[in-house]
Amino acid sequence: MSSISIYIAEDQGMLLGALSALLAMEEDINVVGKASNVKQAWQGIKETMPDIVLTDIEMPEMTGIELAEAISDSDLDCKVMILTTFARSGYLSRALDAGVRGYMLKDAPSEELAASIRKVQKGRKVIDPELMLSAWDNKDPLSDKERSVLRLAESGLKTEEIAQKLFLSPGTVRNYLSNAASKLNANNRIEAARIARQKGWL
Amino acid sequence: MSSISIYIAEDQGMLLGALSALLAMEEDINVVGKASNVKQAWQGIKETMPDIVLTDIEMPEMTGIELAEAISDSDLDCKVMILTTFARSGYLSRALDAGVRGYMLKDAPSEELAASIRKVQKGRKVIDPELMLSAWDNKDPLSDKERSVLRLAESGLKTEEIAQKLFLSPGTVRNYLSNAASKLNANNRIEAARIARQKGWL
DNA sequence: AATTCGATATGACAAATGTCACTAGGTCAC
DNA sequence: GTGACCTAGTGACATTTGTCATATCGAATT
Repeated sequence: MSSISIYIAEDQGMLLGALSALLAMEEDINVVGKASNVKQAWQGIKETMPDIVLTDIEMPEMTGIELAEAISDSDLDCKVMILTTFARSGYLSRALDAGVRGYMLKDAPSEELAASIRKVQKGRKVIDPELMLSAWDNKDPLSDKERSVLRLAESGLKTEEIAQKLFLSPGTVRNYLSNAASKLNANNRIEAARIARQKGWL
Repeated sequence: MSSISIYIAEDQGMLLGALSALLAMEEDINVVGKASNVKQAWQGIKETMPDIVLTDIEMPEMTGIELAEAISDSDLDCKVMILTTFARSGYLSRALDAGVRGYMLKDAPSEELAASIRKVQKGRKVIDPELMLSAWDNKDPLSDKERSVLRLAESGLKTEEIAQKLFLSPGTVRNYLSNAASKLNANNRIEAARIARQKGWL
């Protein structure tokens, strides 16, 4: 009978190893490779041609979503599943655009993982249900500039410094921040940044 | 021959299950229970009396450090090991004060876990080396008030609102924020909060 | 009783931030 | 080529924040 070959990309060494152990216990699943960063994963995937790639999102250098996009752009025939801590609708939207077949949360019980993998292998999609709902009406209202200005404000830079980094006038920066805050119903830049980050828009 | 009994507390379902699988593969280690929150873990530990408790820090309701303190205050004879994402010196100091025997990072390779557990069982301490260094000169300079004020400022509340929540005058709040910022070499409340959080002081 | 100390508060001032109305140039569709 | 729209900028003003010197008051110390 056909066993499912799977490649794992996850930057937390402990989880990477533990997931391998978990999946190794399943008779019909075969872990053919693992990596703790996207670059290495991309190499390994091209070599091993797994049925399924299981990847985290937030990793150093490049994100799992970018990995998914690379795979989708290539002629590789493998299905990507995301496994992440973050229930952020922005992430899910981007992941779906990248042709991802599964989006699961690390909060979910580990028993579901193997089951989800088998579903995806059969061609079905597996999206964490609570996320599916929130992703719908939750589109990012921010413009590119607003996003980048917010990102800098978040780390405590003052208007003047943000302006210099982005080659804008301080007044413009304040306008962007003001706009962003009003779009997000925030009272100031701090709150705006917090909200945006929590939604996965930063 | 004596096998090591171990109890796992970890709120991320996926990691909890995967760690169990990982440790189950070791012949001399026996996972006697697991929980995804501190309260449940505390119950389970009293019943199963494990040799070692392996716990995360950040969990809903109560932290793993509080669990360690509870165990240390009780007459239970079990060794606590912390497994966390965060390389924050503040966490480590508090953990050591609570009598913890091991402090490992989730970034570490999973192969080391079993080895560390055996070391601790033999009475040795296992502290992630890079942390040991940074913990030394990195004591929290903040007062309790400064901490709580910073925590609220971080979420975007304005001075007036913080004052109301803490039953202080707005002027006092500003003094505390100003003090905190100067202690942390920050230019404003946002940067101060960022620094403090990153060090594990919030 | 006198002194020291910490926590809290005030007032005053400078600086940064938030808001808004308005201008100027570019691009794009029609 | 006109109008709609986007990006960027300006100026003015109110509000919020950061800083500092100083005051009060009770608890702890001597």
